[in-house]
Formats: sequence, C-alpha cells, structure tokens
Amino acid sequence: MSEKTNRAKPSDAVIDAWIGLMRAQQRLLGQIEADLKQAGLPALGWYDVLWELVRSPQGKLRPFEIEERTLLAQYNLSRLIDRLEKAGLVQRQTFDQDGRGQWVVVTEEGRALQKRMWKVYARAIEENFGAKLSEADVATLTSLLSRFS
Amino acid sequence: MSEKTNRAKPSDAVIDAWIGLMRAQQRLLGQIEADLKQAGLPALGWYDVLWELVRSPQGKLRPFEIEERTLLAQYNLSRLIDRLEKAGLVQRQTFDQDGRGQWVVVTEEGRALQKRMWKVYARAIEENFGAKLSEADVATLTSLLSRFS
DNA sequence: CCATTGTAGATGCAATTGCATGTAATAGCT
DNA sequence: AGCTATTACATGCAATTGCATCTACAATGG
Repeated sequence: MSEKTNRAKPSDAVIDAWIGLMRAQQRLLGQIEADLKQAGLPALGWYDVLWELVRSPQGKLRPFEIEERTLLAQYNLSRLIDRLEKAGLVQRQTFDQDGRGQWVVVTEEGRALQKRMWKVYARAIEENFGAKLSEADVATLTSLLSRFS
Repeated sequence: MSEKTNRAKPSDAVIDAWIGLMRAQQRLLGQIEADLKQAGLPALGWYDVLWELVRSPQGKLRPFEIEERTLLAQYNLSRLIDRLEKAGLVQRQTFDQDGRGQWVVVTEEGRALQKRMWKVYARAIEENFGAKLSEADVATLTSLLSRFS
C-alpha cells in the first residue's frame, strides 16, 4: 500500500524560496512604483508597453505582439492602449494585410515619456536592486530566474 | 568638472536580472492563481490572510499586524476582511485594550479553507517552482532574495 | 460559394484597487 | 485638564481589472 499518494509537496526550503520570491518582487515593485508616482510619472504598465514599442524595429507592434511580450491580458491591454492613445503616446493605425488587425505606433511624445520614465526607473532599479548584488550575484540570480521563463 | 552627474545607472546585467525577477514572479503567480481558480478556490490574497491568522498563536491578529505581514494596503485589507467576514472565514472582535482596535479571528471554516487551498497551492509551488531547482539552487535563491526583505 | 471554426480585438458589467479623506480613540505636550 | 498630533480603521468615489461575451474578419473544408 503506497504511503505517498499526495506527491508534489514542496520542502520547507522550497517554500521559503517561494515566499522570498513573492516578497522580494512585491517590495521592489512597490518601491519603484512609488518612485515613479513621486516623480509624477505613470505606472510601470505604461512603461512596459512604451518600451516594447520603442525597441521594436519600426516603433510599432500589433496588440497581440505586445500582449505576448508583456504578459498583459488581452482585455487589459485593449484598454491600456485606449488610455495611451488618449494621452497621445501611441496611435492606432490600420493593418492592411488583415482587417482584424491594427498597428499600435508610438508617437514622439511616447518616446519622450519612455525616456523620462527610464531615468527614474533606472535609478530605482540600481538603488533598490542592483546596489545590493555583486556582479556574480547578478549572474547567478539571472540564471536561476531564467528557468521560469 | 565631473562627468558622471547621473549616478546610479544599472548595468545591462542588472537590468536583465531585474526583468528576470519581474517576469518569473508574474508567470509563476499567474500560473498558481490559475490553478486555484480552476479548483474553484479564492485568490491568493485570501490565502495570505488566512495563513497569517492560522499560524498566529491565538488564531487572531490585529488588522495592522496582518498589514505588516502581508504588505497589503490598509484600505485594501479593510475591505478584504469585510469579504472574508461575509464569507464566514473570519470574525471581527472588539479589542478591549484600545477602542480603535479590533481582533480578526479565523473561524473553523477559515481554517478548513486554508487547508484546502494549501493542497492546491503546495502542489502548484512544487510543480512550477520547486521542481525546477536543486536543493543548492533553492538555498542560493533564498539567500539572494533575502537581501530585499 | 457557403458553412463552420478560429483569430484579433472591443466592451458591458461586476469586483477590486487606489486615492483621498473621514471618524473615533489614544498619546503627548503644556 | 485642554489642546494637538498620531494611530487604527473605514469609506466615497474614480480608475482599473476580471470575466464573459460580442463583433468583425480570415481560414478551412466541403
């Protein structure tokens, strides 16, 4: 008679690591969102989309491509694009090859905002995160975390 | 004349690690929330509060204590407690030593739900997270992440 | 060509969150 | 004691999110 019917129980060490991951991300994200807000800048969600657009070859992507890259839910992205467009940071353009599709194009204002946000964001990353890790730590952490992508 | 006025710029390696952390947490959390939902269980926020209560000495805590332990915002916690109470999982009790305060007490139903959620949660942690790490990895990761608590 | 199925994106509505502020009670100062 | 500041928690309202569903178009199979 098998004893271990319930497989897949994590060890205490795994649970500690799990909690550590959740807490670290929560704290760091909270700190950085606070820095952005204090600088009068929008939240990170806006940055993520702008960044994907800015670094794309033509400064434009299809919504579903943004969705893949940012892990935003489709309905959330749809409305986030609404807000970005209302703020003049992106523009929707028709996609001729497929009547269902569209391009989301970053505007100059969008590029400018992305740069301004990056100044604050970069500093916050370094101060809250980078400053606490050696180069070797950084490499180790990146390697470990890459297993979950 | 100093060249480096703008200090605190993270290296590319630090940025990679940062992105890795955000993405790993986002993916893992999403996966686990999906598992809970599929099992017809409430979201992790409910679990976190129930767990803090269950593991507290008397099965009760002050709201501000829960707040510290979970990093929930005060106004969010206040309303989360409303929902937990409405669901019969906790009860508010008066705190005699301070008229402003109250106890949040976990009920038997609350304890039962915490156990049921843990079964799903534990399995999800192991499958999505623990299974991808050796014991040494786990120790390393915990140690690195602890710098941000 | 037509019917069915799949994909891209939008949207109504309810639930949750964020922000600002409110209320009640305690603590601290003079 | 009396006044002010602080702490604990709640709440109105606007913004965001989640869920389910909808529309429009495209692809596939007969």
